[in-house]
Amino acid sequence: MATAKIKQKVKNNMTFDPSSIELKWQAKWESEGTYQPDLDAANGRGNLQTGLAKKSKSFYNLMMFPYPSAEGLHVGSMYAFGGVDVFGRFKRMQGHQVFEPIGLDGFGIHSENHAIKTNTHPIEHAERTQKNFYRQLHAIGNSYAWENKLETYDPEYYRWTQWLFVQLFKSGLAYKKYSPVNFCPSCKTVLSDEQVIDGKCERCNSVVEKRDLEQWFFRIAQYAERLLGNIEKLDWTEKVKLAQRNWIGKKEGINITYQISGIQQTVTIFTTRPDTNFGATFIALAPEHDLVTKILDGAFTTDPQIAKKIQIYVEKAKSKSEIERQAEGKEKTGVFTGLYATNPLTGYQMPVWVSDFVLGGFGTGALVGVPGHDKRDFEFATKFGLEIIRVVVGKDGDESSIVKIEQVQEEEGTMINSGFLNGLDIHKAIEKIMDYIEKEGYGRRVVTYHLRDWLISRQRYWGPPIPMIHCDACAKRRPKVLIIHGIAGDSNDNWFPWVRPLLEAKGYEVIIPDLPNSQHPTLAEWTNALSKLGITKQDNLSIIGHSLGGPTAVAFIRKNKIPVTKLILVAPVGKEIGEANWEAIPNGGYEFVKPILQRFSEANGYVSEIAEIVENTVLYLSDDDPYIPTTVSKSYEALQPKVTIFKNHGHFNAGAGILEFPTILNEFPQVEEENLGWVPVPEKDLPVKLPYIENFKPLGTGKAPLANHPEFYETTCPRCGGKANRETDVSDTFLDSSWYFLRYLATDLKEVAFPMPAEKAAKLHSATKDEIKKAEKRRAWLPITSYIGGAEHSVLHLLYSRFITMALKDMGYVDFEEPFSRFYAHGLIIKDGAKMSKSKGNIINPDDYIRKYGADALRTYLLFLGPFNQGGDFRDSGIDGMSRFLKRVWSLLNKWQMINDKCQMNEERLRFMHQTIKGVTDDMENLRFNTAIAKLMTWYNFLAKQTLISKEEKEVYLKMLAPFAPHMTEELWQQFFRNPKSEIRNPKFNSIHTSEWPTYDEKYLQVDKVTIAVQVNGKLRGTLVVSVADKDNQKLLEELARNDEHVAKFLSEKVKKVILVPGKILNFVM
RNA sequence: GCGGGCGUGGUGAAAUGGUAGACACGCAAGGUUUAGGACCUUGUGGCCGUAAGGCUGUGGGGGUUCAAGUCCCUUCGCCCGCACCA
Repeated sequence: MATAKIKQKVKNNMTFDPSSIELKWQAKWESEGTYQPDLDAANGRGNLQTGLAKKSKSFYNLMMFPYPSAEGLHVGSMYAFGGVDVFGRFKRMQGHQVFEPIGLDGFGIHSENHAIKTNTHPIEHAERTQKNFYRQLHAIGNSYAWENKLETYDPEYYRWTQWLFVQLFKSGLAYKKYSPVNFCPSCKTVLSDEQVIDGKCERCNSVVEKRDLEQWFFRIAQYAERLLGNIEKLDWTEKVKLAQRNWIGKKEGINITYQISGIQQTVTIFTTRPDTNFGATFIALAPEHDLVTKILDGAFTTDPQIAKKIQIYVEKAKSKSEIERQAEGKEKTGVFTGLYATNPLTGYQMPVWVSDFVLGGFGTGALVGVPGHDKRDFEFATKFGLEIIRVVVGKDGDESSIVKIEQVQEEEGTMINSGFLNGLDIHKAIEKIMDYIEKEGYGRRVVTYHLRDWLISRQRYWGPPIPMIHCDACAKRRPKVLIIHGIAGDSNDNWFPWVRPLLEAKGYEVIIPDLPNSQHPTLAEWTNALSKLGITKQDNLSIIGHSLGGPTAVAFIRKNKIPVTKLILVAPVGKEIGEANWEAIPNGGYEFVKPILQRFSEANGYVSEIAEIVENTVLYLSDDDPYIPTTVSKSYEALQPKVTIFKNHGHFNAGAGILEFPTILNEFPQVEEENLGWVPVPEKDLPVKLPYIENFKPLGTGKAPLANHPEFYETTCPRCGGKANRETDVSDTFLDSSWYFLRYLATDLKEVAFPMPAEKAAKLHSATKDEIKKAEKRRAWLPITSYIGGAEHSVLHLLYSRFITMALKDMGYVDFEEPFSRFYAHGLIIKDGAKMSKSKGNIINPDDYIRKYGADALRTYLLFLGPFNQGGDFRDSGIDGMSRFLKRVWSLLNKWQMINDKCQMNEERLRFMHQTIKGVTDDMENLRFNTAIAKLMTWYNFLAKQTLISKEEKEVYLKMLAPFAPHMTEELWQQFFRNPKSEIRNPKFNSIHTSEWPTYDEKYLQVDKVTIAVQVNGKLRGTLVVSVADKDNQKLLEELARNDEHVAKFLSEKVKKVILVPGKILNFVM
């Protein structure tokens, strides 16, 4: 009896009980800051290739942050996060400084819909889910830098989301415009093109409608070419790169303009196949096409019967949703307009039709029909009895006229019936006809993209209010550009006459005064003259000051206290003038200029006074300016200017041959008519807080819930102080997540958005010196070293993030174009062969499994399922097995009596260990977690057979298992490899997770015997075990093989040849 | 329709062109235990055979090669992305 009790006691002691140790270590790691890197001590940029050679490199290990749903953390997220964490832990043990942050993407329609469904207010919903998510995220034992967590709905976060919006607006990348947009009748909001899947809402699956609404857009389409070009350079999952390429959808073709017969009107179409133009027999217009509108407006006389028909058709088409238009599928419909267009190549009179199979949003919204070589055109032509002409002969050699759809020839081929193109293959024909069309002036080569501008506004409640204010009074004023000339100058000098019409074309009002007494001016005289121009504080003013116009601008701004959006100083006079080359000055030189400069030098003292009201300063200098040295930038330091030094631009004047100055135009974005009157909320007033309102539910009227709250939207214009209204739409969730990876690095910096150059941070409203310093230092963590997430974000999140980063690069906030050097798409966890969903009732709650098996078993099990990019099917029996494995490891390494310093490892054991180190390290590096675990299991099976286990084996084993099972290995590590006394000497906690990853030694990998497979005609007939020295000895091996009975049986006299693969195969060929 | 990926035991899966099925799950037999979602041993692709061993085998067909799960062609099936994109 007594023995049984003792046995029981020993057993209990040895049983692995996860729940008792997991919380303990999680708390310890957090209190010790085990996973909290010193962000200000970044040590060079991380790189996946550095490995062990370069230690302590900062490694930004990013995973896609989750949106917190009511159901709690999905086991699929746990899988993804677990894999990323294992990689991060591995990198940390390899000596990297790993930064692994986490947060919640809790703003947006998805979270709001959850709240509506559960009948809770989104704010309460967020509070509840946040608590639950953070609890779960702790429970899985990932090595998060908890101090840097963030939530997108936190005002401290969305303050900067709004700031980002304002920056885009100021750079001309945001505009508000009426256009046909996707509207989800169930979510009661607009959606971006990317959020419409098969004509249905990505979130709720409702059929999406088209509505004409005024919406905010970001000019992502302007970045199409760069977004496309950079894809080449990215170390990303190929699949995702392809999805992005397809989404950007670059197409090279030609716009051809056709004359409409009998009236003064043309129609332009886009085509990628101009080679088939000799076979063009009709034109089809989208119902939205301008020409159709003109017909309906009665712009030219048409048969009233026809006009009526068109009207009915167009109205019907517009009322159809995208999906209905597609559902009607192949059955083409259309109405003839009564008009004909002339094909300039053939003189053919092509009837002009209206049809809804033509997409308004693609190309020019019109197409030229070539029914012989496009199936859709063929269907249309046969339905309405239009002529079909063959112009290409394909591989099949069929030259007959095309009467069946199977004959429609869309592929490679040779031209016929096409005049000067006859006999050419289609590619050569395309080039030739394009050259011809351009030469004759019928058209021009163009590039089109599928990518549309990013629709950013949402008529919902749960998002960051768009930080814009609309002022009716300001809407009546155009932004002004005041150009101030220099000494002896006037409004017709230099490049001023050149730039005036160009700026006007961009929508600016340009003022170039002729200043008095320009040969011998005084500062006061000029400042007074400018003050009489009637420019007020309400004007959205930019100033270009050339030469002496520079200090004049400063004095003018100071005197009138007029806020300036952009101050562009071109070779401005400053204090540093003494270093100039005075010999070069004509008309008496220095003696003439000196008194004038003295009179203007007063303005030098004003520079710092105007810094507050000048938003942006740009300084253009030239390396060969005879009067203004490049050191003049010191005079304007207080304005934190962006300095550009040109080559050979002299004094930027006519004398230096500068009569045109294109660079300066880049400083002035096109003024959107719709944007007039929109004033961004000043930085100091951010965030525009989302107020708590009772009725937060979407209205469905095309307006957001905040539009019912005058106490929110009624405000004053920041520019003119008059009555104005706030924008009541909120921004798209994807804006929140398009920059979160930047914010993680600055969650403790209240007044700085993210790491950025010191001069940029200094421009922020009230950043402290310390924050500016940190912002500058932390840039070393960027761009992200490794990003791992779901492939479902291939086009949405990843494309938007790339765009935002590119825009920030152009604004000078970051110094890289691509945020994610490497992106890896993990697989999905399914259950019983199907995606987990609430409706199927097959949702796995990680909590249950952590409670039952522990986080270690769940983590390891999920990663053992299969390759990390493939995901897997979750099965209870599988996790059972993993739990048993960990328990076996636990009891093996927990047996005190087996751990022995004196245990001598023989060659075999050393080889096994070093081989495992090699294999596991390699697998980890390539995210092959399943095979890494398998190798650890194999080694366990080997160790379990030994009577004693060496300390080294245990240490190495625990270390390699540590990324997978962090709690259990920490417990064993602390038990065995930590002298209890050492705690007194060294109070520092030495976690296994900051210990060094084991390395292997080649010398232990050497084997003395190899097994060689003996084949006869490629079939295995036996094996030979020989010493390594003999692995190349074909003669010996052949002899040994022939002496093997089994092998000999299969060998005849006529062996043709024998192939030896040293160390592997000996193959007899007969 | 276009583009991409994948098809290997009862299951999840391994395999730089070189001994297919490592490692697990499951199952079977045996042992151990008061009991066990525990532990240990052995076996486990299929067919034939008591066994030794043989034949066969990576969706189907063909090819390249001394040698193919792996490379090429073709075909079938499944999954994902895009889609009346001119």
